[in-house]
Amino acid sequence: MAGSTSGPECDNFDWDTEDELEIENFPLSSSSRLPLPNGEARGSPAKAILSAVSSGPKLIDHFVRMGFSEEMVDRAIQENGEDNLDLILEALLRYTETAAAGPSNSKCFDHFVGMGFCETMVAKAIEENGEGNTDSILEALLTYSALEKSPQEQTHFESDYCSSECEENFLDDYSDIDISSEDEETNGPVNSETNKLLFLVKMGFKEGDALVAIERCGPDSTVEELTDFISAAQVARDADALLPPEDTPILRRRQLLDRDILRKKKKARVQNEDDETIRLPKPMIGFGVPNGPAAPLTYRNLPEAAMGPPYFYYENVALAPKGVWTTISRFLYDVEPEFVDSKYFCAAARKRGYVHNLPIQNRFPLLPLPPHTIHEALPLTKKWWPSWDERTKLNCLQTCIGSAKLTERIRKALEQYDGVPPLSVQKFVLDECRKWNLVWVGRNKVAPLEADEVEMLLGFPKNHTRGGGISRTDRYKSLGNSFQVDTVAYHLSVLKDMFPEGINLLSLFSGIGGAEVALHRLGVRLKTVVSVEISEVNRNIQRSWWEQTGQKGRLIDIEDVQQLNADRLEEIMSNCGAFDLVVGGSPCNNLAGSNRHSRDGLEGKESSLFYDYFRILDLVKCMITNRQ
DNA sequence: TTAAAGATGATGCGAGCA
DNA sequence: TGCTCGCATCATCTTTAA
Repeated sequence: MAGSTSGPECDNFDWDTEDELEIENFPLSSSSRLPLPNGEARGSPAKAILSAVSSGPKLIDHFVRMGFSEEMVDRAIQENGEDNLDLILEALLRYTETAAAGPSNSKCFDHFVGMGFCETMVAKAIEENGEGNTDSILEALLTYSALEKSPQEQTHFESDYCSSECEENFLDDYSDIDISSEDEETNGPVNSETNKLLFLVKMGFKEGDALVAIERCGPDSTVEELTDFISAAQVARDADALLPPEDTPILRRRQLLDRDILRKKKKARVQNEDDETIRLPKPMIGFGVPNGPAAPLTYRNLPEAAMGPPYFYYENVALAPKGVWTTISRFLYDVEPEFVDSKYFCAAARKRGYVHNLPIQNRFPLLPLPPHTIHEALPLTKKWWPSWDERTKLNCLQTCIGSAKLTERIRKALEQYDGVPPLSVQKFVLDECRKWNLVWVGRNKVAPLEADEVEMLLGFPKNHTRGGGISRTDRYKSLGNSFQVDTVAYHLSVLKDMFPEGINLLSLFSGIGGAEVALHRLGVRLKTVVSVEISEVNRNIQRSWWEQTGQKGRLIDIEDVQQLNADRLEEIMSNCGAFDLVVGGSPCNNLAGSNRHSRDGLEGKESSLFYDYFRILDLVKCMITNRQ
């Protein structure tokens, strides 16, 4: 590992511009705006961090703040020495995993300690409520936290419970807040925003984070929702600060620490969410489509926090599990998603949600307009199209195609009849055709779309994904995961007049470069593009496109979104200028309806990378604010 | 060893109906 | 209002073939 920066100091992470004002005394990383204690503005992050925390209690506190128990940290330091943060962290992660796989008592205990409650409190709560009842334990812990503020109750707990630096700071900072025990008795422990703030701080969260969470989640949010919000932001911060390119154990820790509370929140959300779930519009035209139904909205007021710079544009599947878009919107500054079906732009459906802060007036489509029906797009199929197949649009172009054996079965089923087949056969054939987007290529003969036809339907240049050693399967996979260029271009078209000299683009999860192609086709000059994409195949495709189209700007490839931390962003922005646009469509694997195995929502292994989009966007936002 | 094929539901929504 | 049904869905895992 290159280093570790989480800890009390790193709680000052700049995920909200207002927090920035509160940062006083400690480096997040070696960014110039957060100078190191020794005066260095830049340098090795690992060295800087080590120098900042590698001494006795501070080192212990550093890891305790990350959610590890003091005993674990002690043990790890004893076994590995104080000098090697990497070994210590690895040992802690190992212990955490072992604990999670161990007896339920240890898992439960570690879970709540990991949430920030002191071990004495957790032990007491488990003893009183039974280890199996996590809801009651959490309630008890929150109550203890409230009561602990009362001098009479303080004696019930060991002194170390209220002796943390965080606690002292908190008490200092909020000594003017009048929170009497009477109020608590009258109003309950978590009735007011102030009390929620107190609870969160007691749980070990930083007050700045807690304030932002309360603001973002709303006054009626539960403590669980707030902890979820803060945890997600912290997770992203931890990953940013801790994760070197080749390592992933932090992800495991992240899952271990957050899994239970996130699951619980998901469960609660499902029960209570009917009123707050974002409904998909019908027709799905967002804020309007060219030559389509009348736009439902021609002007919108963005929340102040959402306004650029930079502009941002986030995309994902519209048909995500319940509550997902509510969460995405909440993180992305409460901007209302724009749900659009690309069937209004091309001959294939693609229902997607877009959260962005772009203007919605004076949009224009890419020219020439792409074909809008199957027959326009694939004229050779018209000759073979049976009258009983009434499809004019294809369904969503996915990552897999129908097999040759399936098309052969269909051919044999149809060959038994001279004329129109019976309804049962028609239904079988049409179901399979809809499911696999099969088209008619001969008498009784259907076939899946060729990769270049998918490229055309999605608005990419012909052979965009061809060559470079990519397999046919991978071509379909890359295309199935990409943007529909005409749709995205319509939304981004407003940038053309705003940036006549071109733009600096940060493209996260850029895939085969849908946003880049859209901007290029719009005539927006690409000055600098920082493209973050995990797939080497996709990076090669985009690099090839960049060279083929004779781009004059600079393309910077980054493999892993978690490599993109404050230092790297600072370095890039110092050299190339601030980003004008941050685009990203984070993985949908755990959101897509086609996923039969791990449709886990935003907590899923891949789809949780949404939080990295948020983390990086917020970092860029803060950096630009600081530059102004 | 790698690519392709085949088997595998769950979820959410709207339409239709009682 | 609540139920059933039809439909669509940026997929994943195992087996088979090349």
